[in-house]
Amino acid sequence: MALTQNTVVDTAVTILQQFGLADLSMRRLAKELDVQVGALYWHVKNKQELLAQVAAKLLNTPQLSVNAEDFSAPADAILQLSRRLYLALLPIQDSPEVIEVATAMQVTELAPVLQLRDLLESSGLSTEQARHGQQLLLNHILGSVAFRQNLVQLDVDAPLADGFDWGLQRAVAGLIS
Amino acid sequence: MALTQNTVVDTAVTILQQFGLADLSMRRLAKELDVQVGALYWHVKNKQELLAQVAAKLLNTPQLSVNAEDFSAPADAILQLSRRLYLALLPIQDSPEVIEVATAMQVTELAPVLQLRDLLESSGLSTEQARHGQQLLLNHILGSVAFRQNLVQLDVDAPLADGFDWGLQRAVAGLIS
DNA sequence: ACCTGAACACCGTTCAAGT
DNA sequence: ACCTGAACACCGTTCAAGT
Repeated sequence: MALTQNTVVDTAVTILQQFGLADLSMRRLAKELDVQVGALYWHVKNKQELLAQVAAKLLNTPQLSVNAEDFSAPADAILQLSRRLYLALLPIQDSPEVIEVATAMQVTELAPVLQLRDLLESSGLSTEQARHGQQLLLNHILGSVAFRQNLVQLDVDAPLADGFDWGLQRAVAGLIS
Repeated sequence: MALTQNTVVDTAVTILQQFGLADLSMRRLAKELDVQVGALYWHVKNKQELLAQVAAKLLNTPQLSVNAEDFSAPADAILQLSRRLYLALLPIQDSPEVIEVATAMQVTELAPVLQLRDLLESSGLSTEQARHGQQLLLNHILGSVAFRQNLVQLDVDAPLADGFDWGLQRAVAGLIS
C-alpha cells in the first residue's frame, strides 16, 4: 500500500481520536505508517496543513448537517446543528485546537460551520451579522468542548448540568430577536 | 539579584508580550534569567503552573475591574468589563491559550472572570445560570481574541468591523432577558 | 516521483552532585 | 536551600542522496 495524502490524514485522525493531540507528532505518525519522517513532507506541506485537513475530515460528514425543512423555525435548526457539532467534537481529544487551526487558515472549508452561517442568514440576519453570529456560536461550541475536556483530564467531577445548552439557547435567543 | 518565583513569572510575562507563546520555553526563560534550566524547577512546579501564574499576573490588575455603581444597569457593567478584557488580551500574543490553561487548572483565581459571574448574578440570574453565562461570555471573549490574532498572524486584511462587540451585545441581551 | 538517512535547532523534565 | 551539569526522551523541518 503506497503512501498517499489520504492515508496520511486518515492515520492522523486515528491517532488524534485514540491518543489526543499531544501524541499526534510527525514522528509518531511516520512510525505508525512504517516510513521515515521526511517522507510525510512529500504528501503534506507541514503540520499545520495536516491539522487543517484532519479538521476537515472530522467535520465534513453528512452526519453533521441538518435539513432546514425539518424545522418549523430556523432557530431550531441552528440549535440542532450546534448541538450536533458539540456532541461530535466532545469525544475527540483536543478537537477545539484542531478546528481552530483549520478556521484560522480558512483555506479549508468546514461544511457545518458554513451551514451555521447560512441558517443565521435565513433567519433574518444580514450577511455581516450572520458572520458575527456564526463567530459567537462557534466560540461557544469550541470553548465549551475545551472546558469539558479539561475537566475530564484533571479528574474533577464534571457537573451533570453542562451549561453548554443553556448558554447556547440564550445566545440563539439573543441573535434572533 | 536572587532568583525568586516572582522574577521567573515576571520574565515569563515579558517574553510572552514581546515574542508570544512559541518563544516562551523553559530554556529560553532560563537563558533570559542567566540560569540553567533546572534552576527554574526549584521555583515553579512545571510549565503549566507557570502559565497559570502568568495568566493571573495578566488579569489580576485593578485596570480590569469595574465599579458596578457607575452603571445604571448591571448589563452595562457586564458589557464594559467584557470589552476591557477583550482589549487587554488583544495585544498579548496567544493570550487566550494562556488564560485557558489557568481556568482549566482552576486553582488560580482570575479576578475579572469572577466579577463577570458576580455581575451576572446581580442582574437576576441564579448561581448556576451565572456560571453558565460567565462561560458563554468568556468563550466569546477568548474566541474572538484568538480569531483576531490569527488574522494578523496570517497577514489577512482584518475587517474593520470586528464582530466581537456585536456578538457580545447579542449574548448579553440573550442572557439578561 | 517518491523515499531514506541524517542532520539542524530545538523542546520539558529529572536528578546526582556541588555550594 | 538553591543551583549546575548532564542526561533522557522527545519535537518540526530540511535536504542530499538513493531508487
